[in-house]
Amino acid sequence: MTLERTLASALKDALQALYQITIEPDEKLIQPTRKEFEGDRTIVVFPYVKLARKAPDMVGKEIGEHIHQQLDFITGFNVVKGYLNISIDDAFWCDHLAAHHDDSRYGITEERQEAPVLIEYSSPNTNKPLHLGHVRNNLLGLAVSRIVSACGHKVVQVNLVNDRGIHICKSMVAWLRYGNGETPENSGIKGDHLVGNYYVAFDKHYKEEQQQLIAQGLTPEEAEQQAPIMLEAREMLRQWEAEDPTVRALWQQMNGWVYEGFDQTYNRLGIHFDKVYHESETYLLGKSLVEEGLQKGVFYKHEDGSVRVNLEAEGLDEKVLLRKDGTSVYITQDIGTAQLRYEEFHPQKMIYVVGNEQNYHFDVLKLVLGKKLGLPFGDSIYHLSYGMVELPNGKMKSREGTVVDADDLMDAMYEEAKRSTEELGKFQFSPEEADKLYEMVGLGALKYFILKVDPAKNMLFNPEESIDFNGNTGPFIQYTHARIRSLLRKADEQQLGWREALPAGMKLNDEERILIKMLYQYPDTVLAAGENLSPALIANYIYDLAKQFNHFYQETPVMKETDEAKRHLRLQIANMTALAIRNGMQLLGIDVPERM
RNA sequence: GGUCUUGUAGUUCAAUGGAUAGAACAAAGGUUUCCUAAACCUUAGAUCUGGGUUCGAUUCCCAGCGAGACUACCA
Repeated sequence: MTLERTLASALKDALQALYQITIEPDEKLIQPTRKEFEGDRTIVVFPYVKLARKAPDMVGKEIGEHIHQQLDFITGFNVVKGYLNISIDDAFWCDHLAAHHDDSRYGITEERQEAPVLIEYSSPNTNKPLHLGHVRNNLLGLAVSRIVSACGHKVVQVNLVNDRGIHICKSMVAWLRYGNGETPENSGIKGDHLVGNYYVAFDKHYKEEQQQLIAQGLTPEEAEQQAPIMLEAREMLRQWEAEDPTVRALWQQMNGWVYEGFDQTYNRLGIHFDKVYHESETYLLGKSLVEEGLQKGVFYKHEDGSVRVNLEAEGLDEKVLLRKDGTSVYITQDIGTAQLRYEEFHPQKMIYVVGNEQNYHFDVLKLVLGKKLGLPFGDSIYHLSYGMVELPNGKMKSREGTVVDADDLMDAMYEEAKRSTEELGKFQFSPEEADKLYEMVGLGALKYFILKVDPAKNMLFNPEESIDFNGNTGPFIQYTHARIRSLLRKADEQQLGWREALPAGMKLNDEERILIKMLYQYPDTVLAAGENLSPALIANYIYDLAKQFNHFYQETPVMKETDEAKRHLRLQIANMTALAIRNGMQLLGIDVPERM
């Protein structure tokens, strides 16, 4: 039973006994006391004032007295302007520390036997390498997967790769025209970048051809349609759909290069998927469900022959579900893949990590599956929508060359970590150790920077300035962890035996109590993050914790403490802090070093 | 036009309807008798505007202004 629940229960009894009010008190109105007031937990009594027909201070005082008598771990209380501040016995906090100070799985709920939570993320196109926007997607997906898993749910991570379509054909056409047989092997270029280069080449030549046609007197629209390179790409798409063996072989080869490149990038980010779907295998799905809807009369056949759904009553538009030639559109496939996944995993929830430009699409998808088709998984779909990553000079636009490439970015972070670590020159690392550390710190900075922001918001990324290693950053937290570990190593070298049980009845100073109270909150923070699918909640919590520890260490002697029990207490607090930091960072997909 | 998201210090981010709106960066000054100064402390600085609901609003509702996305028989 948590502290909050115990207090809520006592509060309920008090309201009943004092005022004959029978209500279930809101646990949210029992919160940690702000540090400028005396006490550990605060009950907001305003909601009961009207019912009790007394002044707030009076109500606070009476409730305080009542629960003070009921609960023996309460040592006192005070009332300030309708806020009932309750002081909790140090023994309570010491018990918590004793129970968890060496708990390596602190804050992790054991997996329950229940239907899994399915999380789709990444979902790249195979015509170009990943960029900063994909990085936000991937990091969010990874972090959310780990957080949901730490909340006791089985998680299935899936990726839906868009491996077909006109954009891939563009790369293929350009490679055939201008490639001269270039491959990742003979050029040393990472596969996804190589294919991306030809996508860019396509665009360049396409523009040139358009200019020529316009010079010959065509309108811009005609030029766009009739440029030979575009006609070639269209023809190639047609051949692909007709399963032309030559086209399919080239398609397989170039996609293969891309996958090799993506795998490297995923590995570096710490990502792996339980299941990878390919659009080339799923793009025809969903037709039968659309037919079913047509039979049921929830969809209708437009006069031009396309199948549509009218969502005007729901505040949206009319949407096409099948083209007039009977072929699928994007949403047809999403209808089909949702069903496929439902049948495959029977998930309790399907989370789609997709950018906010698709908010409308997911509104439609949910309505079509749930309200229109009445499918059981319609309501289990959750679109985890995230904002764009903007650069100081505006948005990322591939055409204007203002894209930040994911691999380049990670390289730059590595170099920056290397530079500043070498500058400080604290330890002699072996080359392998150093390499691991720079990667850990560089990627830690990047991951933390992105994950500390609320997903719903657009965020600004300044490559030069925004990756700092001080302040509210990944490296600051990693550094704090490394220092605590260093402290504990020293304590172990000196064989201090600090892990042994502490004597009963220890008194805590303010610094100690603040830290234990923060540590007490950690499991609840993880659960809240899982509930809200918000890595930012954990990120900001760990930062506060790390900061608080630094302050604590500054103010309070640890190794120099002469009272053995006190010293052990403080080392136990340090150890538990390191564990919470490590576990929390792991939920964000960030590793923490033993020394840095 | 319609739908959705968003607006907090100079800047980047916080704040389940609760007390005096927190941090960090940038600026100024200070601190090394415990681990590793990538640290710690001090100072200065903000809720877009106007209504409403409430004991209480950065938070919820309405209107306006600003920013962004979507509103394809593309994916």
